[in-house]
Amino acid sequence: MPESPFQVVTRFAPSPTGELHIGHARTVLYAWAFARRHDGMFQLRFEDTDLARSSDASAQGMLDDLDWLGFLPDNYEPSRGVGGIPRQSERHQQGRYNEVIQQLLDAGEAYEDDDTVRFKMGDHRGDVTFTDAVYGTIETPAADLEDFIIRKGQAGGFMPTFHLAVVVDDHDFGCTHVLRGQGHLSNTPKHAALCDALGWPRPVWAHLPDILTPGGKGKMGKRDKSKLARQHASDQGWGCPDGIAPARFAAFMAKENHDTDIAAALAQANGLALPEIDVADFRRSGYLPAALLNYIALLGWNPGQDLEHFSVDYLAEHFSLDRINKANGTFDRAKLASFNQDAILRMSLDDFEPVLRAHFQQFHPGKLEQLGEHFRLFSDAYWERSKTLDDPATLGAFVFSAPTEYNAKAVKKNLTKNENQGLRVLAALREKLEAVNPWDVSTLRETLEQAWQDLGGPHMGHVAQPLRVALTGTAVSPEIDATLALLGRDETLSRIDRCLAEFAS
RNA sequence: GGCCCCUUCGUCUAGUCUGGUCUAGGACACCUGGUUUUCAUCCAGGCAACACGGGUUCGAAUCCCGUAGGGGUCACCA
Repeated sequence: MPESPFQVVTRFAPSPTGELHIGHARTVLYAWAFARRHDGMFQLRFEDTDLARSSDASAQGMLDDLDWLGFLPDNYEPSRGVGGIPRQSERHQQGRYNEVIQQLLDAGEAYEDDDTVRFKMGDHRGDVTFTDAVYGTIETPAADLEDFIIRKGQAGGFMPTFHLAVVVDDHDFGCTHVLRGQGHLSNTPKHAALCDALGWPRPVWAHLPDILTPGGKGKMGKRDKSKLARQHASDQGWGCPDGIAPARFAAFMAKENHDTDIAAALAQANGLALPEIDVADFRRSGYLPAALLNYIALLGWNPGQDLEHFSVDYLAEHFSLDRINKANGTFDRAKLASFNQDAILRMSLDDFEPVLRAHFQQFHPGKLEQLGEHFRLFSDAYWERSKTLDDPATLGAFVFSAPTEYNAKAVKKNLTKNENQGLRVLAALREKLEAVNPWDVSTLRETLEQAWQDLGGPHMGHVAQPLRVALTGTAVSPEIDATLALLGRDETLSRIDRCLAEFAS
């Protein structure tokens, strides 16, 4: 293998068997940041030695998510797409793993066992010690180390196992630092021994603490989705959703599988919100990559000061292995939401509008169309009221459809109290609004400013609150002038009429 | 169960290596008050932690031992 021009080479090596999840995202972030910090290279490769579970669709999806996060790997060639990324199945076809396995066999470091090949550990090798950049020196006595399979049997197509393939790849691709989940801590003695037997230098290993699921115990993962869906289905007696084979559904309910497509179908059919686990989930929920990354970065690493809000560029300059935490961290959606809102607030409206538009374009195209030229106004109205890019769609639901019911408390407080004071204000307002021209924010504002004084109110709320109830069915909406402008004259007047009729005594 | 790892406010954490400046700091959440046409924003204030038990020491969140709890791992999955 040629000498690498880089002092530091990191890599992200997922198996393409599902979605890119939040734990992956953090590993990528750290591996990327560490490489940047040392002017190194950040590589991607796919570990698809488990042919049955691996898929191209998954590989492509992971690449797309990586792109969204902003971490396209340095070994990516756009013209070749996902096909340009190294994958172990291809390297196997080229014979590289068998070559190494043969070398080990010839050297007496491995032996055939039925139709597999095992690597000798135990007394043959002695105690294995390695130093982890996060967890320190870890010593494993020979007695705890058993011979392990490095080449699977015929049924597996004589594929190398993950243990052999990672070591060979990390060596061949010149990886100097291996950042991965702490689940691999107990595999590392095997990898260290393999390196030693092959006479290859060992990379620096840095194992990352796990991200635990909020409220519960255990790693945050796809099971959280299936668990929630299953529980709701069981509690409310939901049946098999469309498009899912009854047998698979039954197996799912019996906890025999945890397939997320079943969980998703269940959620979709019954209006259940599944927890965000995968990067795509956070994207759909309207989190900004910058905020997600900022939050994730802190879940396991910190700069050692009271500094919490920083960019990936800051990380690229300051990230270090020795400030990675050892203890597992629990994911906190509320804090993520706060970071996201903070990021939104720090954008200018000019920056926010296109970002919100892109989100609506992808996830709420119908609403985007309905908004038409009001989109700018809509963005302005919800810019500082939203924690996510998806919030405007729900918080602003009244913009897209008239209220079907009126909140009782809001009605009492703002319409019927004091002998229908609010309703009387509303009726008077209707006259004034009918004459407003042009129907825009500033004219509406002037009109309403004048109106509350004419109608003897103590302040703007005198007219704003009855209007809010009539227009939204609740006491909450953006600035009242913007609310009216968003709705337009016809819709505003018709909703007022409907409300007056509803509560006419 | 064996082996490995971990343990500061509800959560993320600073502080631990180089004991005293820690009556333990910040952030999110929560509570209170203020600003505001509602909500949100913003501002001010508040609640809240060194897992437990022994040592060592003039002095321990910081060092040592033990206990408890949590996580991981024991595959022809990665």
